[in-house]
Amino acid sequence: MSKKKTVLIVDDHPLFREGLKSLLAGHSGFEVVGEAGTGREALLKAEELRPDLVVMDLSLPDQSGIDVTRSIRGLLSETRIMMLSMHSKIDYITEAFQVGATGYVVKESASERLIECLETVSRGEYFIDASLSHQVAKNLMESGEKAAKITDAGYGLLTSREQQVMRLIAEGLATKKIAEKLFISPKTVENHRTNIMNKLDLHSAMELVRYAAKLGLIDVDLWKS
Amino acid sequence: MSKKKTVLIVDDHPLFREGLKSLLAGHSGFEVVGEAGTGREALLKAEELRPDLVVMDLSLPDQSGIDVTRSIRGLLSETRIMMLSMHSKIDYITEAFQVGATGYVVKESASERLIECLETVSRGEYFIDASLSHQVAKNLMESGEKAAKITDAGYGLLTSREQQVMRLIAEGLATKKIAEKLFISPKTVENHRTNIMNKLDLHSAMELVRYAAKLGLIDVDLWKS
DNA sequence: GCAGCAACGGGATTTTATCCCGGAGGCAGA
DNA sequence: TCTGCCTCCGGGATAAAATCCCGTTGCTGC
Repeated sequence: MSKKKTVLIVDDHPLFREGLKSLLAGHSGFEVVGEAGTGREALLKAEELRPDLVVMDLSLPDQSGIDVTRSIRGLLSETRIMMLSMHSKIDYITEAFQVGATGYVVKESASERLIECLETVSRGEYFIDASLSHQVAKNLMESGEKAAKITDAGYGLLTSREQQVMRLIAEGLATKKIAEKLFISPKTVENHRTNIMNKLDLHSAMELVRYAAKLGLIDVDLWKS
Repeated sequence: MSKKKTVLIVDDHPLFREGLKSLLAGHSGFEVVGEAGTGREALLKAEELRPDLVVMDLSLPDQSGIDVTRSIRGLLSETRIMMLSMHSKIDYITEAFQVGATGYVVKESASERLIECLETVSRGEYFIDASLSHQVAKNLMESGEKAAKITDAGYGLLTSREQQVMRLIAEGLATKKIAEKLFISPKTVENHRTNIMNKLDLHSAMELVRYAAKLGLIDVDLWKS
């Protein structure tokens, strides 16, 4: 490797930052030149250090990593940003790429994954954690500016309206509430739900929620806190 | 230092574990001999490796770090456990020490704090993160058994039968199935459910599932695979 | 124009939930 | 022992929701 890539670490947990630093210290290709614990700090450091890479946590105390990413990308077009998150919800991933992130890795991954991602991203290529559905990744690549659609064996069979209804059901909204939200009759919502369940071969509300969780339509981790 | 202290790391984020490992590798006093990502795994490794120290994350996918700590302390009286958490809530800290933890550090702390804690704990002394109020520490020592049952405000109100029914509901079983399983009338199951919802102030099946997920009655992570 | 599909919703029926009721049995205290 | 209290159990009446089958509208492609 010609020269080390400079890295800025942004995460609100100092311990995690230290860990990452130690980890990257063991790899000759990267050099951690700075770290930040808040979004504000991240922006200042990024502007000052102009790093090649930024490892960005999604959740920061003062603002979302999404916003920070957007800001940094606006300032430094050469700097590549790698998103690190606890969540694998499709919305987050989509958003991250839309604001200019080049990589996305979940914290559940092994460290090799992180290194791999950094190497890929430093070459300017996109990287999406392989533990995320391949379909998701594919769509993200293809869609470009558009919002990524989720495809699944069954989910693709649903019409857009049905997908919309399904999200609301999965989020736990009652039939009536969904009807109000969409300005349609509760009866229609029920019909949509029936169709959804037939197409996906589901037989209860709970199965639907699990299915949605598997696809990343909803983030069940949020329930735990 | 006479010889290295063996350390077992328990955290559900591989990246965080790697980071800790790298961090501790830079200190001659400790040697990471194993790691675990779940409570179950932690117990097995602890029994197998009999480490001097355990660095334990509070939140694990399958069960609480509190439970794991209790179990390990029951098995290995020589092993000291250091709690690592994102939360500085008094409840957690209290509980951690009550089940046999010897140290408590929040993830917001710097890495020096962690090392300091490990050194202190390995000598068998108690360590509480200085960023936590002194009052907290004081209260901890005094309170003893008093605040023992923190489990949950509402869940304790349920009778054992109701708790049993609640589990089954949370697992997604239909009313009818639950009735069959418990050899009672569907009507009775419905009555139990009504009582449960009243006592816990829940208003839909989904809320119940979320509540159950929060308490750890069910493992929503299993849905994702 | 017509076939096909999506979105919408009605009517009749069945299933489920809700609210209120009471009985059997265990258990603690007077 | 008797009395009150609570749990567990289930019934009956009623309200709500789901289910099944039906038709209308409107758009699209041939």
